Amino acid sequence: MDHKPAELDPAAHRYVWLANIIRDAVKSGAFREHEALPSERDLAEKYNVSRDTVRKAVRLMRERGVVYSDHGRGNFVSPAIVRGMTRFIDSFSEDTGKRGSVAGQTLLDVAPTGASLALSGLLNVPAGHPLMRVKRIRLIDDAPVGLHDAYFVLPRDAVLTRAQIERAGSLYKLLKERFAFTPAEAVENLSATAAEAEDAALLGIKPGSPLLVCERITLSDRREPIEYCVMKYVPGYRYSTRISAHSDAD
Amino acid sequence: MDHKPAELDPAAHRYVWLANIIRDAVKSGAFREHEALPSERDLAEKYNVSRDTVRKAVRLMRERGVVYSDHGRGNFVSPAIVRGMTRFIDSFSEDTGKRGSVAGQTLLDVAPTGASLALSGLLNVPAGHPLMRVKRIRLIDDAPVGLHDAYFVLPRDAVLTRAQIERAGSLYKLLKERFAFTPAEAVENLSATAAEAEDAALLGIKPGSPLLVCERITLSDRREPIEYCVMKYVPGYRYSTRISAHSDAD
DNA sequence: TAGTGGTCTAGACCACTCG
DNA sequence: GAGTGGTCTAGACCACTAG
Repeated sequence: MDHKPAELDPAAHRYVWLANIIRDAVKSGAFREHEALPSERDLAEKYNVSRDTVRKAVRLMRERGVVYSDHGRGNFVSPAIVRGMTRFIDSFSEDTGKRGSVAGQTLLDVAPTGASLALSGLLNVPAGHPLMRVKRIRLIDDAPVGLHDAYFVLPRDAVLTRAQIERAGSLYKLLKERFAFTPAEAVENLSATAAEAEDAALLGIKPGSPLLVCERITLSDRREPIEYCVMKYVPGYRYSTRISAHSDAD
Repeated sequence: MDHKPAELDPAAHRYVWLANIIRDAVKSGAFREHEALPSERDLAEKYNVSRDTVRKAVRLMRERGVVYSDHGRGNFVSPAIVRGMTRFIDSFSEDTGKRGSVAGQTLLDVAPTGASLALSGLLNVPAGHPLMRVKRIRLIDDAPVGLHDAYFVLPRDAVLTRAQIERAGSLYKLLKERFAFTPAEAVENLSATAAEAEDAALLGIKPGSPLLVCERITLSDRREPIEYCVMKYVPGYRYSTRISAHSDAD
């Protein structure tokens, strides 16, 4: 990660800066669970920002699970159980930002290929469109925990050989630099299945063992499909999510 | 659902009202995929609102997956594949708002109980604290697809008998009315497991068959745990999520 | 009634994109 | 350079909560 030294960089957007200040205060234990933050008007005065900027900061912290708001009462510190569950985004960023440099994976296959009929429908490209297939095993403490089978969409006239990939070192850096591979959003679909012979052999488990299956379609910043990936995980592996009930007055 | 007749109620908050107008325009096909919306300044003028209100409406539509924004370029209509994936919230609201009145479930057990050591930790109550256990089978087209085993937190001095519950008809209505049961957020944890004998019998599958396991802790509007639920689903059942990569300048 | 968060306004400037 | 979304300001009023 390209971590800046100063987390409280005042040059950043002021609401992000303020949100980080308060987040760190909460993290350091300056507030008890369910304790009220200073009012938004007080915070605005204290930090010399407008109340609207305070509200943006509060909204950000709410999305991070750090605080919750009660109309007419105040903003309150979420209990640790909720604060700890901000992993809901990590499962994605870990697999996008950090991946490629992740310790704990074995590459099984990296090769250019063409879109099958099924993949062309999922990825919204014509059949035969150039794709890059990446198949690998994910390891935790050197033990296999999951299989990834990914297909990346390449530009129509793209040429990408295995040799180029091996020369580049990191596939994801290569994709980002050459093809502006910029994941912005993803749709995931989870279910359970029984391990087939090949999967079982790779994961070191018995055929028929239960597996957690996670299918993912990744979208670019312009919301075009750029990756389809099937991930199969052994029991014990856990996938966490946080969902909120914002009923938007439909 | 308590659906109001007028979706475009101008008495609602103006940004919600505006968001619904645009959402309906998109739904009706007035825009092509990836087509730009009018600029925020134009929308503000056209609908006689401030630009900030337009921005609130755009943000809401972005969260709904209806549009995406590109700095310096405009706001654009998301492709149908993304718009269709707004199910990410439905999996929750279907199980909270609609549940109890859901066609397709068989109640196995409804009974007051006390918190075990494990449950007391998860639900942040002392051991022995009164809980309500609800165990049931979920059906789709009369075929069993999943098992739910839920524990609800009751007030310290609550007394709730099975007779009361059966008299009330809907358990969830009863919980809401008597104990202000107001789910606001939930943390879910997914994994795979093999069906045990009892589960297999209830679901009509073979022991050892793979099951999708979803554990959930539901939090009230004040972010106190109010429910713990384990759900086990047969293969074929799918759980969908949408995740975004908002990297908040950590 | 006083204090809180939620909405709304009307402006300003910045950061980005594209012809 | 013109146009766009993103941020920020300084106010106003509304809706809700509590003593």
